[in-house]
Amino acid sequence: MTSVSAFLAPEDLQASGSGPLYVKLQQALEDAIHSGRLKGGDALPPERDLAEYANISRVTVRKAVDELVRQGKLVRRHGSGTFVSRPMEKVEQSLSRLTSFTEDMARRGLSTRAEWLERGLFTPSPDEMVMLGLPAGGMVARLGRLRIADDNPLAIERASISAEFLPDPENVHTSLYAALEARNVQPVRAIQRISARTVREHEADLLDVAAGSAGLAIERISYLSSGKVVELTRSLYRGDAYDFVAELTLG
Amino acid sequence: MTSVSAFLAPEDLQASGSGPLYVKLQQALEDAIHSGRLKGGDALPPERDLAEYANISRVTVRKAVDELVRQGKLVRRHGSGTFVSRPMEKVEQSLSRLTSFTEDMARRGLSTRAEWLERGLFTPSPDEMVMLGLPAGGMVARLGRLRIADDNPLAIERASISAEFLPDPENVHTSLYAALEARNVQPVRAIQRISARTVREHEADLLDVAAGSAGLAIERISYLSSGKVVELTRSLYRGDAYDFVAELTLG
DNA sequence: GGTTAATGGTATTTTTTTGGTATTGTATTT
DNA sequence: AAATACAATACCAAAAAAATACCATTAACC
Repeated sequence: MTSVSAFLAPEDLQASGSGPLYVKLQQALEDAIHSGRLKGGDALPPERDLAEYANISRVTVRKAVDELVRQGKLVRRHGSGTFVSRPMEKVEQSLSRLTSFTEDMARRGLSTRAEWLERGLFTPSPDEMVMLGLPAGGMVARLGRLRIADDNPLAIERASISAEFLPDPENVHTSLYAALEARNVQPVRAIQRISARTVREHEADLLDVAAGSAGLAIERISYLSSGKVVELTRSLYRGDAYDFVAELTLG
Repeated sequence: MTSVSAFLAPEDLQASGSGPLYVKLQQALEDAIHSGRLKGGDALPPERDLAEYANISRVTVRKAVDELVRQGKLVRRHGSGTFVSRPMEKVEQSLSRLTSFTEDMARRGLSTRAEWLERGLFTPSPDEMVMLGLPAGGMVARLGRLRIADDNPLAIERASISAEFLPDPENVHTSLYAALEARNVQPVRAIQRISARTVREHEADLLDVAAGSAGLAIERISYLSSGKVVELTRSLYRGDAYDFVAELTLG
């Protein structure tokens, strides 16, 4: 929403004769935020646009914005823009579709990034050999990532894939599913197991929470139509920041 | 379908003056995908063709495509082309079978019983008034139970139902759904929200775990076909004793 | 099997947009 | 008249956007 008139009416500024211009603009902006016309994460129009629209100078606009930045209601980014602050909210993921984390977050307008914890080919653990049904001597590709949404660490995700399906894990840069699809590997069935457990110490470090706090553990196994196991992914989400939503249609 | 003009109209790009070029192209491509002009598996025209057609540089085209790849909507293959992903959505799923606690436990071969914690008509809390959409002066039926499997307390379950649908909670002895069905109240849709949180002290007592340990919190809201809210149920499962399993069918 | 054309991948540079700041003018208050 | 708050102008710096030029991989063709 970059158009000024979309959330600012002219009468908001010229009405009620007395009082400094910057105070009126400040109140108008506060009102737009509280009423929801400007939501968390939205970009404010450029200062120059605001100034032109309100027929006041840019410095006056800045003084109004300054105060709201001081109050923490707006955030400035040099060269980029000014944005409405967004308190850390719980994000949700729908169970009824198996989509990639990134796609899911993007749909909610959250910027996400990931830091690699582990990426490469390894000798499988006994656990992986059984779950993935690996042949003797087979290798396993491991992709460990720390998922970050809006600068808040949100989840630790560890995926194991048989090297048969992903011989070049180093080349996975974005979505695991995209990488698999590029190799024509398309799972058709998946089972998710959701449970709660306490966060261990080294995990707490990564997630920026206290050790022992509650985390949502999700284990997913996906299968090809042939029945072969493609992927085993174990994720641990921050309990205070993540909701899993399932929508059911009953008989 | 490799011809650009087949799915991209020139006005899609030059219209609506403001905004970066790459965003416009991105939206145009998204639109083409969602509208079905580009189907899953289709090859996108080469980046150079797109650039020439839109009169923008190839890097700008790439930036638009980059974002869609990041969202998982497109897949790149070096030296080959860029393709529309076959989305892994369209999930028909068997989540409904997960809703019945008793059935779920029976499948695991566990005998279950319940102890009543609370059962009766009450003046609704503000929370309940909002979630259930109660009329002014309306009452609410509350059913609080401690679920026990094989002599181990497993979950605390608290249900709130508008008295309109359940005026006689004292007569509920087994399943809530059976009681509702007996009154011809049949929810057709439900939303479950699953999260993890620490167990509070009075809850820990009931569940026979240490206070502060991890619990699986499930909130379920079910609706009639009319959209009316029937039931709001909040459950807290012992994190160490319960898994929530969902099976998904893709494609 | 090598050649080659077509495709995506990347590094570098230039231009445009955006917030940041110093200076000056103007009205209000003291 | 001095001091203060307010507002306008002009210029600076950072970031994003866009363009250019060149590299790497694939696949088709001979």
